[in-house]
Amino acid sequence: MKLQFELVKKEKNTNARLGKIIYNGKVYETPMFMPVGTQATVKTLSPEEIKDVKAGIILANTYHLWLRPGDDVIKDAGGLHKFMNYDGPILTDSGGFQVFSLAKKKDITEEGVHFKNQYNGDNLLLTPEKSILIQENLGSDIVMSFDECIGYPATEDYVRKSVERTLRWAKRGKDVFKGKDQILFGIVQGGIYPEIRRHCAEELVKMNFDGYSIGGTSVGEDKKTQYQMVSDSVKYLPEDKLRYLMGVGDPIDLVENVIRGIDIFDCVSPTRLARHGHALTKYGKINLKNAKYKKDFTPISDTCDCYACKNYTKAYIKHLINAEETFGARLLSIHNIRYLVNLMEELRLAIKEDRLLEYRKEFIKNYYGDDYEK
RNA sequence: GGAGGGAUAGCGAAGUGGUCAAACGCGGCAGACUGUAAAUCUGUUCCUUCGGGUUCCAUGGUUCAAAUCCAUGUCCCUCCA
Repeated sequence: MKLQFELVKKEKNTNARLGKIIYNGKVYETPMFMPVGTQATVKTLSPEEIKDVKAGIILANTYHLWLRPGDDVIKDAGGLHKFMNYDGPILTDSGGFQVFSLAKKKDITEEGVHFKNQYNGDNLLLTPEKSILIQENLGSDIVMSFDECIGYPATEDYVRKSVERTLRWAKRGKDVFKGKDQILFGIVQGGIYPEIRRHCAEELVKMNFDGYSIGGTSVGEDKKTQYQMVSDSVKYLPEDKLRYLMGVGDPIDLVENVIRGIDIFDCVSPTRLARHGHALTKYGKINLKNAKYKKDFTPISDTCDCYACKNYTKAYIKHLINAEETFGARLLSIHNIRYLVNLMEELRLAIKEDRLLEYRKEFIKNYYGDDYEK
């Protein structure tokens, strides 16, 4: 059965929404944060730990799984859920981000994107149709259209041409998408140009996707610009469909973009920051590598209910990170994902109570102290 | 007792007359990270009142100039007895 979305409530003072995703007999509330598991694993966490931190949907990546182990392997395994032993919803990115992140190693044509296989040097061509086919083989629940994630800055002329192509790609992908037990999202691009974003959104809506993503943000632009890009995209999207802001996960960005009407987010930052020794807290990001935590025998957060905070001290986790013990990265990944999932819980509560703007003010005061520049 | 080899910054280790306050690695101290080519990358790491000052086991010497050459001493390692 396909994943379903229902809009539950709109916040009184902002564009924020409360919704629910129904999947496999379970209900997941939105707005929601989705941890990233590019290679069919949320780095360092077991599926049980993903559930323990109360994460719902997780991401996997078309490009990376296509190259290794191969979508045929995962298809033969019975699909991603079985392969990685995760029975929650899975969203797959189309490979569109790799068009951006592997910029030096690709060549974009109308047909698709030429890459070089990083493992054996083979020439690869990823097309919109191929991306959909791979995602069908992977058996994810939410499928992304193949797009070009445009970097920043980019000229208006380039963005316009790229978006037209991304729209053609979206149509091509949709035409081959079978839609059996899967739903398909279109991706709004358009760089920093409001009219192009509008055009892209409107054209995608005409194609009637199951949900809409906003792409091309958090690629180097400042925060104010990012929020504007989101606003310039969201307002043309239908209210009864999921809205996914791709790749965004800085805590303040989650708050600001929930306010602008986003339902789901994903980001590598909680797990990457964890592996690099950082912990997210109500009072800002802390670097456990810093000498001042050497004898700090208190948990990362007194109020956090995660496994790391309930059982371990900063000093211990610092020691593990310094000693390059993998358990440290695991504990911090658990904590950081739990922090973002919990932030979303708080945001949902604030939406229910129509006090999101007050929540935002309080969040900024705690997270940034007096340093935050509006 | 004899014969060799060695001692360089917190550690390991280059350097063997000037371009050496001394490569590089580790460790230390910081910073970055937003649809993961990222358990990665960057900066910094003798002292300084930023003019400069004091270094390469110790002392003495050669030289315009010494971590680098010579002498003596101290300590360490290897082999032979």
